[in-house]
Amino acid sequence: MLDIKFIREHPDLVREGIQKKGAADSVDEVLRLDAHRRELLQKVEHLKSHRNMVSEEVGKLKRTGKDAATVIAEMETVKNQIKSIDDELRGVEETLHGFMLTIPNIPHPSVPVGTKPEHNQEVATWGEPPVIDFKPKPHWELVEKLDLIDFERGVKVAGAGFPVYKGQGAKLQRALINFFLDEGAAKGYQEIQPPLMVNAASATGTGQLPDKEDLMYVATKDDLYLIPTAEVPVTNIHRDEMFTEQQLPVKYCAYTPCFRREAGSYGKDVRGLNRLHQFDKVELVKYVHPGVSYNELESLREDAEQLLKKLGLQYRTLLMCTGDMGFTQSKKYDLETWSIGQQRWLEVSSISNFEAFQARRMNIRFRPRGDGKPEFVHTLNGSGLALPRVVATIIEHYQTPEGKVIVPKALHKYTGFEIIG
RNA sequence: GGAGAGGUGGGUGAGUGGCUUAAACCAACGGUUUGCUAAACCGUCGUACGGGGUCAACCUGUACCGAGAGUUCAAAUCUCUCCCUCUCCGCCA
Repeated sequence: MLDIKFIREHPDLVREGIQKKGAADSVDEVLRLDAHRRELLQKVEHLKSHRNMVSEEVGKLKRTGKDAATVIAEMETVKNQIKSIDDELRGVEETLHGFMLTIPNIPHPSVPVGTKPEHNQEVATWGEPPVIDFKPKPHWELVEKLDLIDFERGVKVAGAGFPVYKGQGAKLQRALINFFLDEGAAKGYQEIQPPLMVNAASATGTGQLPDKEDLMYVATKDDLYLIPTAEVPVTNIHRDEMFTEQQLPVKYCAYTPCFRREAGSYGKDVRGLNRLHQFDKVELVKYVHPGVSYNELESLREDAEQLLKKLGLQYRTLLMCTGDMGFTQSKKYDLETWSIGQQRWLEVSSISNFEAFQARRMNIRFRPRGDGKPEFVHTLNGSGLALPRVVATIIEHYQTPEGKVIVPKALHKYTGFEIIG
């Protein structure tokens, strides 16, 4: 949610931002409702002020034993007026709030404007594809042959998109989780194990509700949502809280499974590990001072890139264009690894600055040093990293002509084996 | 699932109809003292949304004591509904 004052004072900037994102523009409705709201507010507050004065007088009269009946009778109309204006005001505020929730976060000036993949800017590349003299296989062939993942039995147990990891496959997965968490801890992120289901208030805070409910699995009997990412529970940890300035930045890392309905996906996108309904991810979350959030975004990006470097995986970093950004983000990078078996880039991390957009929804503030008023923090998050595509890339990148897989050195102490197969 | 207790400011926690913009303490902030740190002492210290303004470090209005509705001239305080938390019992990894 944006600041209503900001919209009021800079409607054109907001319109421009909405347009860049290609979202629906409800600035006019917001401005109209906001004006109406303030008009009613002034009226009713004036009446209430009058009521308070009279009430005080009544108290005095009664204490001195005098009759207050006439004054009380006069208040009858005031009382009714207040009630009717208050009712109208509530209606206006509800409508206004509804429109406010539809206005997306506006993009940072450094974000390229566009709607197509070619409008994304490549800002960093690292590594090279492995030099091999055989035709590389896609990971779904390798994992089946090596008996690392059983997709078919996953279908039987739950459905498509719910793989069963087995033996060295399961161990590789666990090794990556531990590796990511340890690396995060070394960078000052406190490890968190959050709830895997959240209530509606939390899902609204990070922006999944009200309009992205279809992305999530819902436990309707209990009004709970399976988390689509650890971002949801971890960012909501501090909902309705106030930090001191010296507490910032607060940095968390959390491993969780993630659950996504992914309705409408098809084709090569869903082949193998490319897109799943349940997958594992380690998420990095920061709450920071607004003045440094873009520096923190860069360091978050470096923290995520570092993981790929240590695994020896080729990657590129894209600064996502306005059209490819989500509703809540003001700037976003994607990290993609090169899948040698599929000859395509796979997104393994998404790193975003939300500025105060989520914090305002969640009411997360800090009290500045000195006697300043509370301000909203800026929130950021980034995957560090999403497992399935990293697993896919590792298996393809480090495959041998015999169809085995060499485990990256950084993982040896976690797997306990150096070769798969 | 059954029974009971409770939800107050950054935190702990008083307050059972008008004098509560909410005692007290802690934290925070400013100052005094000090070689430095600490301690002690003095002072300041709610938030949100409006209005006015030499637009700021100023003045002013309203609301807010879990949420909503009601009673009343007046509600943290009385009534009702809902939500949540805790304790005990039952069940259980």
